Amino acid sequence: MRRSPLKPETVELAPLERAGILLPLPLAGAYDYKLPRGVDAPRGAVVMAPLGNRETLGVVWGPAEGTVGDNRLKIAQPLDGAPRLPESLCDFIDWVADYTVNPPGAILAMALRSRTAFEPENLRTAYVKGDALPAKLSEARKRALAVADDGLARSVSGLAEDANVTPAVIRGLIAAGALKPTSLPEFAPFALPKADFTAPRLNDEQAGAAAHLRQAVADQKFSAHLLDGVTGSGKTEVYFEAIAQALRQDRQVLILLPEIALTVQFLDRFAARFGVRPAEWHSDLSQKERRRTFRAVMRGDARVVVGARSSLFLPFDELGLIIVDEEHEQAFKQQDGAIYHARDMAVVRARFAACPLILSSATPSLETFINAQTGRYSHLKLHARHGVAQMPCVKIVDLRREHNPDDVAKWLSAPLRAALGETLAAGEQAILFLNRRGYAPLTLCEACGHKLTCPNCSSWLVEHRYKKRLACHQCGYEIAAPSACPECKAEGTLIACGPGVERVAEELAHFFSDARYAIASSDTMHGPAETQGAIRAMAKGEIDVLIGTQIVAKGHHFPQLTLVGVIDADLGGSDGDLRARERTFQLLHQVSGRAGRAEKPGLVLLQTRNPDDAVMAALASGDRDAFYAQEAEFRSRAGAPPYGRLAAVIVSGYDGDTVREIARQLGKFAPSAKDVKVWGPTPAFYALLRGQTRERLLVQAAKGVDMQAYMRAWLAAVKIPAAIRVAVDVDPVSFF
DNA sequence: AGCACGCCGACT
DNA sequence: GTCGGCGTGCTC
Repeated sequence: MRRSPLKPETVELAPLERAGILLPLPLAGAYDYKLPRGVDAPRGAVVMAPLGNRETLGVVWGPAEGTVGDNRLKIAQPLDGAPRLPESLCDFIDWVADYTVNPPGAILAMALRSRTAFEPENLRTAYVKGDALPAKLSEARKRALAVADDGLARSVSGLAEDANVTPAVIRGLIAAGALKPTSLPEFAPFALPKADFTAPRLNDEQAGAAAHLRQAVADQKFSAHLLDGVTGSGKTEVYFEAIAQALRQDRQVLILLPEIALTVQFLDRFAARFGVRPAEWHSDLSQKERRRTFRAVMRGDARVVVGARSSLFLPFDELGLIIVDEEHEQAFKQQDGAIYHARDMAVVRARFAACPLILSSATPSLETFINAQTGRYSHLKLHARHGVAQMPCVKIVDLRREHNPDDVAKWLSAPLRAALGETLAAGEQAILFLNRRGYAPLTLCEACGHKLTCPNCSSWLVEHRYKKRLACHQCGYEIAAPSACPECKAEGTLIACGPGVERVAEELAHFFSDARYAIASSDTMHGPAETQGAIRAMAKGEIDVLIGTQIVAKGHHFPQLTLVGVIDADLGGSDGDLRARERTFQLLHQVSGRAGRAEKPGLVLLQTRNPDDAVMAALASGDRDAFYAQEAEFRSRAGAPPYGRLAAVIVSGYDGDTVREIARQLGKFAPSAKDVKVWGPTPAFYALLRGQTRERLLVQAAKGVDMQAYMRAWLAAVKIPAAIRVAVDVDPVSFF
């Protein structure tokens, strides 16, 4: 064989070891590469792989497939220090890929979110005391050397700061040889949380639950537990005890929080119990913080991580416990890219890691509740509220009966106004809850009936009167509020329909002109700092009424808060969405829980046009479990989850006709299978979103059906043009 | 995901 | 005549 000038390696080297390497790209599977001879590269080993004319990270995934000819294989290089993803993470990635009907490389990409994590570590130059003594010993120099006496390596600025001298002094000492350079790791290590930093104070019920969970952690095998207790019953303190146990056993802990709950408050609370803040993982970490945390998790230096859903894919190798707090929150559902539910995937991650999982909520998802009822999860209930606080009294205001055409009030019914009056007269506080930002959700022309809608989305433009603008809440499109109808050009005919929080505030000011109020919604509160400000003002009694969207629903202690008014308890309705009622219940339950936390009993008024609805009845009676039983019955009869299986296919793209054509073809080529029904295609709820047309198909199957196999077979049958995206949503939580 | 290749509009 | 727009397709 003659030596080829183009590919010398194929001739020069004898057969190298072949391996299947998974690349963090949405390719169908692993690619075969050659590895240098004699290297130990087990599954999970991280390599640099040539791809086209560039290089990418890859992970040794398994034996080579062998379908690509030997002469076409390139050589992948294991990285220095032989970094490796834990096997349990590799298994998890494979499982998630299969379950969500995604290529495994797309899931691997989520695990390699910190691309710089595998670059050689940058070392920091630091200084320790040298052998030489400077000729002149000024006071400043003496101080600096005295600090350096402890032998710890410090950076120039660190030493200058510790010794209270200018950096110039340090540089002088370095030049004189009194300080000599050495190197420090790029990042300071994470401080170790201390299991027994402070002793918990638990009531009997909490202590019982804590003991159960400690035992589960000690068993070091998979188990799942629902920690089920009303707001203020101390769930966090209980699962902190499970964390303490994991720390004592030198295991790692992952705490998943819904995006919104990732607050400074939580970190401080953790620090108060364990002495230090935990490591964090969420989307707005800087690249550097990302690299630091990723490495610390992989090396085992980070013992406890608090994170959003993506932290499930961190390279933990010694997981001893996973906690999903507020497990019912929809924020755990990842909607773009690979669609997955972090709560459900947490169960799987715990299985692969052989560790316990704690799901915590005051209003569990129906799925979790049923799993607890049937004994698949242990069910730990906490009933008692802290101190002497009582559950609030929930009353229903029937808006149909209260309706009075002569009333100038549109959103605050007579009973709610009366209650507000009493509350304010008593010097107490109220929350008015309406899950709608802005002034009015719809603007229409009185003359021609034209509704103002977004040009990019099939949604109404919401009026924001303070800003004098109309905005699309889906894509961010905004225009100045027009004075004339854009359709018929008539002047002054545009009318605001329906209330948003701003409009409720306007009406409140009309009836209670000296009440001090604030509006809390994501657009009036710019960032967590402002939200904190309003919350603090409320806590200090500087505000009488807080009018807010769901951002006021989350746990804050307002000792003077005795009234919660829900402006529209029917919002969210039951527009064909399987979980709408459950969500309404969860949200309203949470808001209601704000009232009457101290020694004062709270009153909750729910304004509704459906007073007989089971959601209202459950809230008024406080009989949550009866509501769950009824929902379970309803779902069981409908063959809906968890009694049956659902998957959605979302077809989207900028060319509406092509989207509809592909969706139609998918509908036509849906394989027929026993116990599987395919509905649609139909336009998605937002048929136009950010300029993209969206069509949906829904697969409904019996529980035993292999949904993934069905979906793969189906998608393989239709050729999808590059400009069209077809996303599979297994176990959809909403039908939007 | 990148990056190249490819086929149609406005410029040195 | 070219430079360059981004649609389509491939990467072991």
